[in-house]
Amino acid sequence: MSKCEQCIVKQFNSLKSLTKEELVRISGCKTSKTIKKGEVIFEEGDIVNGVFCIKDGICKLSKLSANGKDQIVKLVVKGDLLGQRSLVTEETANLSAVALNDMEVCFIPKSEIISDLSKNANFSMDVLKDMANDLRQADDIIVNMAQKSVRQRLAETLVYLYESFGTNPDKTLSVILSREDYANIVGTAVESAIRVLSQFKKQGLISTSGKKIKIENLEGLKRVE
Amino acid sequence: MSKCEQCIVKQFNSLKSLTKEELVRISGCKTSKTIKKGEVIFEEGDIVNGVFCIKDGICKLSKLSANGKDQIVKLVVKGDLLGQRSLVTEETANLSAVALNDMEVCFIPKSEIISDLSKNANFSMDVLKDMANDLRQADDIIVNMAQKSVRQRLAETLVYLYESFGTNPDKTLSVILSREDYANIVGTAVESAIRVLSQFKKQGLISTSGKKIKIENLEGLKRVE
DNA sequence: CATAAAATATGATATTTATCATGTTTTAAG
DNA sequence: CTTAAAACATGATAAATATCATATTTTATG
Repeated sequence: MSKCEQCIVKQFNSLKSLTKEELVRISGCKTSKTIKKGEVIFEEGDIVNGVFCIKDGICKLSKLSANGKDQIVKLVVKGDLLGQRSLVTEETANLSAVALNDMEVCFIPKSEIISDLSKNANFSMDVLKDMANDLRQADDIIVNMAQKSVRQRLAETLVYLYESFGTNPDKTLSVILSREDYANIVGTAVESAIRVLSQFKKQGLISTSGKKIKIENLEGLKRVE
Repeated sequence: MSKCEQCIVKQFNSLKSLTKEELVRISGCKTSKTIKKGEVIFEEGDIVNGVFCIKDGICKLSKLSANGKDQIVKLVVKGDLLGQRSLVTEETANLSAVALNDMEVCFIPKSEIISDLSKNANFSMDVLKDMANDLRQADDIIVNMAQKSVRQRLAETLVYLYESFGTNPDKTLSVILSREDYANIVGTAVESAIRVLSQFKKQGLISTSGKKIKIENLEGLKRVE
C-alpha cells in the first residue's frame, strides 16, 4: 500500500499541512478503495465518520428534493477532500456522493484525524479556508439559481467545466456528464437541458458527439444571455 | 463601555469558547456601534478585517446580480457573528450586509482575534462548526431554489421567519421585511412576491397589515405546493 | 451482432413567472 | 395635517420553463 507521506495528491488539499509524523500515523490507518462509475460513496443520512482523499476521478455531491429530482450541488475531483463536514459536525450526511467515473480514493477514519484538527493549527486553518471557500461558492450558486436563466446557467456550467477540469486530447470536455446530470446541476428538466444544448449547437457555441462535448466558442458561451 | 467577559450575547456564538483572558483582551480593542435601519455594514468588495458580534437587531447578507437585483443569501441576527469568513480568507467580502432594523454591534479587529484562532482549538472548532452549518444551509437553499416553485419558497420563508425569529405580542412576525426583501430572498420579481402573498391571504394562510404579517395557518403554509 | 433498455431529441401544449401598465395605499418629511 | 415619494397591489400580456408524447439514437448485455 502506498504511503501518505509520499502521495502527491495531498498537496492539493488540507492534508498538506499535516506533519510527517501525523501523515505516517494516518497512512497506517487509511484504506484505499476503488470506486466504479455510478457507485454510491455515501448517501444523505449516512453517518460518514471520516474523510475521503480523492486520488483520481470525479464524483457529484447531490441532494434529493421532494419532487424526486436530484440537485447536484458540487463536483468533487482529484486532489479534493470529500466529507470534511463530517469531521466537524455530529450530523449525518446532508448530501449524497456518487462517482461520475472510476475513482481511486483513500478513506481516513474520523477517529484518527480529528485530534489533528485541534492539535495542528495549520491543518485546522486549512480546513477552515476550504470550508470558507465552499461557502462562498455555494452563495454564488444561490445567486445564479435565483437570478439567471436556464440558458445562462447551462452556459456557465459548460465554461466552468472547461476552465476547471480541462479537455481531452480531442478538445472535448474531460468531465463527461449525462444530459440528466447537466439538468441536475442547472436545476431544470432534462428536456430543457437537452433543448438548450441543441440551441448552443445550432449557434455554433458547442459541438457534441454522444456525451462528448466540445467548446467551439468560449467567448460566445460567456456572453450568453 | 460594557465588557465582553460579562456580555451574554457571546453565549450564542463562537466567542463563548474564548478564555477569560482572551475575552478581556478583545474587550479592550472592540468598538461598539449603533447601526441604523437601512445602513450598510459592509459591501461586496470591501475589505472587512474583523468580525461583528450582533448584540441586537437583524441584517441581511445579499449579493448584487448582473441584472441589478439583490439576492438575499442569509439573515444574520442577535447573537450571531457576522463576517467570520473575513477571519479565514484574505479575500474581500463576497456579500453585502445591510441592517434591516436598528442594530447594536461590536466590531472586533481581525488582528486581535486571528491569533486566538490558532491558539485556542475550542474556538477554531466552534468557528469550523459554524461554517459547516452555514454550508449545509446554503446547500439546502440551492436545492430549494432549483427545485421548488416561488409559492413554495415564499411559504417556506414565512415558516422559517416564524420558527427561527418568533413573533411580537400581537402574533405578527417579529422580523419585518418589505415585499422587495421577500422577493430578494425567494429570488423572484417584486410583483410575483406580492401576488403570492395576496393568494396566501385569500387562502387564509396569513393576514397582513402593512408590513406586518401574521401566520394564520402554519400547517397550511407547510403544505403549500 | 442482435436486441432490449436507456439516453437523447424534438414537437405540442400547459404552467409558471416576468414584465409592463396603472391605480391605490402607506410612509416619511416638512 | 398635507403632500410627495415610496411601497403595495392587481390586471393584461409576454416570455421562460415544465410536462407529455413520441421518435430516434446510443449503450449495455447476453
